Amino acid sequence: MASSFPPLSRDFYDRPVTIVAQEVLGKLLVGKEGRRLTVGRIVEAEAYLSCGDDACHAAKGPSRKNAAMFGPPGHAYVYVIHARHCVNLVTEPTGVPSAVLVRALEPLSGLDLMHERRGTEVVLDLARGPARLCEALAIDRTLNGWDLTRGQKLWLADDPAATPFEIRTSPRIGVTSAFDLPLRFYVAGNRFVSKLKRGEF
DNA sequence: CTACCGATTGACT
DNA sequence: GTCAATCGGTAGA
Repeated sequence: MASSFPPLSRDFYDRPVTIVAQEVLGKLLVGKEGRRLTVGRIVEAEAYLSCGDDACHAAKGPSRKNAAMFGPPGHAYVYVIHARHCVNLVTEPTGVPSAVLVRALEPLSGLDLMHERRGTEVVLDLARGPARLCEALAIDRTLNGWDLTRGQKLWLADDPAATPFEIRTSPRIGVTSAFDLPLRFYVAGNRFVSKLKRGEF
């Protein structure tokens, strides 16, 4: 393997969720199934807050489904919605239920495998959208609670080829409450960001 | 047990 | 632009 993609440490996740949601932009999300790697650059993410955020799955207290959000930072919270998977990165200290939803990736490596899993030849559709990227990286609920600092199956890594970019902010996509909070962050000018409207770039 | 819902997607007008 | 399929989680009978 040309690059080993060392995983980000737990310290990266053990910070305020709105900070992490912006700092994950430009990081690499690495999926490993057996010996096969799929890698994408995170270009869009949303923060879900532990307090005052009705759209957060933890807003009504702990349950079997959201237990991972109450656990230690640096673990995955995977849930199912509309028969599709979405992945979050748990942030802040144990007991503080906040997380970053990864909404879109720019595919970098393992494109053949992503095409195979997604059933499309369109590169733009491989990982643009929270459920699409999960399908592209084979993320399902067996990875709920997975420790992202292990460097196995699923983790985050720095991009050795990172270049500066501008961060844009907007309300979150699809939420049915707290839709006024500006907690969605994305890389300006990147085509792999989901749900771009006319005039946004 | 049944009923309803959603941090979505893809097909269609 | 609109709309319905999809299915695990959750609430309620």
